Amino acid sequence: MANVNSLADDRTAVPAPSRTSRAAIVRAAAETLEAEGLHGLTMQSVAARVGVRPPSLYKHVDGRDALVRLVAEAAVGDLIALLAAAAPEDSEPRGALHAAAAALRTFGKDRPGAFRLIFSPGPPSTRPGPDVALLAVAPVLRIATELAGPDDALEAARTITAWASGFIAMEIAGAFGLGGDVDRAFDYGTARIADALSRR
Amino acid sequence: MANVNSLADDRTAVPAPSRTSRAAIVRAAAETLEAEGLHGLTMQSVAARVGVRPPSLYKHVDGRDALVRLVAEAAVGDLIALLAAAAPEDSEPRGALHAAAAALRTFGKDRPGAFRLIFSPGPPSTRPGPDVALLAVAPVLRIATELAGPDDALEAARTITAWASGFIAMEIAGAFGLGGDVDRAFDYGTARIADALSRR
DNA sequence: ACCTGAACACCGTTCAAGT
DNA sequence: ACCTGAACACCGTTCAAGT
Repeated sequence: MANVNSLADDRTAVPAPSRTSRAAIVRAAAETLEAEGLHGLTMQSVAARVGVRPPSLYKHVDGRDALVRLVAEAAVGDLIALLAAAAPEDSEPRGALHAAAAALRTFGKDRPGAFRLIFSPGPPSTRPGPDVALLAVAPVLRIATELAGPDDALEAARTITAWASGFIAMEIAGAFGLGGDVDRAFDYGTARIADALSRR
Repeated sequence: MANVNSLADDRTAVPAPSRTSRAAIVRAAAETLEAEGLHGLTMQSVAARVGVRPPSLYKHVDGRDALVRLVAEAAVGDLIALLAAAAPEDSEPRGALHAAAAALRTFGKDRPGAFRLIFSPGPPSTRPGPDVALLAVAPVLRIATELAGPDDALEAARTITAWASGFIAMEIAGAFGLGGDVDRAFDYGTARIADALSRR
């Protein structure tokens, strides 16, 4: 039978259900980032990947910069989990430093786009909030405190982070083009940094 | 009197003289980079700065990526000069390390856009040629050789470069937001790195 | 409540036409 | 030999109209 209250139905039409979601969009953007680079991470490519038209994305995210920021924050979250797993609270600091550095390096090689988003960020509107970034520092700060003592903990943590992020950024960028064993240079650096920071 | 060979003049019309030059374009692009960021470095903004229309730029440079690369190469050239001046061939290595690190840091703070172009490069088409990048390493390699000895020179040089570039990249990015004395952390890192690499 | 086509501003790049 | 306007493809974003 014909619907007797089609007018009412039209007025109270069931709102169109989402054909995508913020989580799916962020995931698609992260994949596009690694596949095409930050330059190729466009609203159009992401929209095509999740199966909607570009304007629809604006119902879920505030725009491209905001989307890049969400991708960066998700990546920091993943990195925090990796570092926490590699360097548990009660682990011996020298071994923990080695494990955390190796975990960061693996992350950088697996997801160079995400690594760059975290350590070579663009305009402020695309950067993770400071609260998110702070959490990632916790394991390094613990290691630095045990190695260098509380008075130098902050400086030591910054030395570790600067060296590791700088090394991996160079490796990703292909700055180690000519010769040498990159693995050996990384191990050498880890050992020297650990020596240098250890309370004497 | 009327020119009797105006036809010939038209045929052999003096070619339009350049209203700009590659050097002026690269300079304008470098200024735009620092003033507006890499995102704001557009063919339109550069053209306006040198006083021509955007298509005219293509008579002097191959396109935006090529222009970015020229800016990067010019910046590397400037940096090489700064490092060479800060750490002369015959200087004592520990002092030279301190001076070179300080020079790099000053460069990064003065020209963050150029610094990022060198140490956090984008697509290959925008990167300085490897030959240019190699020259910048020379003073660091000399210092590393004297500190760590020839066998570990390459690894030591990579440790120095990774730490310094990572530290300054973080500082430029504002990653040292919360507390602590950044100058002290830099001095601490310099001293610890020098200790760690010194032949024992 | 979300999706869409159309539209606008902006950018990189090409090209025929000017001088 | 260089400069220009016009044009094209592409991108981010807005908005009225659909369901």
